[in-house]
Amino acid sequence: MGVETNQSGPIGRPRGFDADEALERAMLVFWKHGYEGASTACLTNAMGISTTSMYAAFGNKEKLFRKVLERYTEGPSAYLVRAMEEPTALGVATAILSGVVRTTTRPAHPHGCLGVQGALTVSDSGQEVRDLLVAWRNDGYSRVRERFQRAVDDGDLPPQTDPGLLARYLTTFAFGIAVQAASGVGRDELQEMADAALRNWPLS
Amino acid sequence: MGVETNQSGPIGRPRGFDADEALERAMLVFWKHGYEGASTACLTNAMGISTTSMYAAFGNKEKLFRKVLERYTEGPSAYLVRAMEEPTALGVATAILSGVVRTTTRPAHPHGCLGVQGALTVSDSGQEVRDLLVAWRNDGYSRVRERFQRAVDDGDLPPQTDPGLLARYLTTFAFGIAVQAASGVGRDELQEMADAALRNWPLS
DNA sequence: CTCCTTCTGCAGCGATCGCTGCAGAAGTGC
DNA sequence: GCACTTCTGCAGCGATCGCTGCAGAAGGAG
Repeated sequence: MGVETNQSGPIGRPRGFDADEALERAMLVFWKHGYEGASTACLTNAMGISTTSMYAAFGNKEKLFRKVLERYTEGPSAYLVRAMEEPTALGVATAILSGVVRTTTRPAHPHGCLGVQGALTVSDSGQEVRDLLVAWRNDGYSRVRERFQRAVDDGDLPPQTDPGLLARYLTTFAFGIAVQAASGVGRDELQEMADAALRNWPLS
Repeated sequence: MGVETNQSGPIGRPRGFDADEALERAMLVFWKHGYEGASTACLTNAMGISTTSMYAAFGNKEKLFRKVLERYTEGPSAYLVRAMEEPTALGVATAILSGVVRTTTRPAHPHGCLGVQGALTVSDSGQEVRDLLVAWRNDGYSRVRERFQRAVDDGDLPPQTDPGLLARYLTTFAFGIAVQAASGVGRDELQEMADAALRNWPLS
């Protein structure tokens, strides 16, 4: 602490690459190949840096993936937080599903969801990353459930509604969309299906 | 061809293990770890045989996986064919979803669906297996769509029903259940959710 | 018994895995 | 200029990957 201006840059040799840009490239590789399917050689090649630079900047492969997952959550998957702010539960559900459909079928990005296909199954050495994504998906479910609970409390949803069941239904459908997108199913078909699914809300 | 009785056993040294039992063990390993997450060492260890015996009996890792997928289709995933024989479309949908729930949450088996988590993402060298599972999932969808088309033709479903949309909805939901099961969500909760989803049929 | 075929155990192939030691390059502070 | 810190390129670490050559074992055919 102090009044020192400290306008000088960081000490030492400056980085020869844009860490943010490198992280973006790494995200695309993990997104497409999954955690264990993306080798360090494949990653660093896409990032345009050497393995040494990658390890100096991000620690190791697992830490790089955690950074990537944060970026994914705040970037491609940010539709989730925005959807929570919709005034009605139906609005939330609609925004989530259309957000999933758009994010998992964007032409410029790998198809599917990083949080689903990043590490659905792993070898023995990848358990921690698998658990990380399990927690990531469960966290999404919890947020939706709490939002629907609030909707029940506010009278937006019928009082006998089970928010957990509704949240499980919605996230299950979202994960299913991610699998379909990863299989190459087109955006329009998925959106049409999501629309049809929400024509019955909230589940009779 | 001829009238030779040929009652003698096969020529050469007989196999020292039960190929069917070995295939079952391999299925469980692929189911849990996925195609690329299951190393040959892990597989052969579980199968109780040497790598040489595995290669002699099944060709290579990819051919072993194809054999395993066949076994999975006719075993744990056989509920699909049985469901098709239900008299009504609603019966088909109900049977499929409850079949998915039971198969993906069986305590004695890995959680989730081999056809989904077997190779949702792969490295460059695993593309063919990924494509194999994409085709496997698409085949499931096609069978359901054709069954629902028949239901429309028979008057079981309203004439304005889109069988493709309905089949896409059902398979999406099924794949989502597989992801949830792989994440540790319990059987009862998933079944309750499936029941609620089918309370609205056929999608308004 | 000898031939023939097939299967098994051992040992190890080249390639790739994630990761690191080291020396030099490229900056700042003095 | 020199000291100090950080980053980079090269080269290579031990481990594991999928897979195979080879010699011997274990059966049937004659």
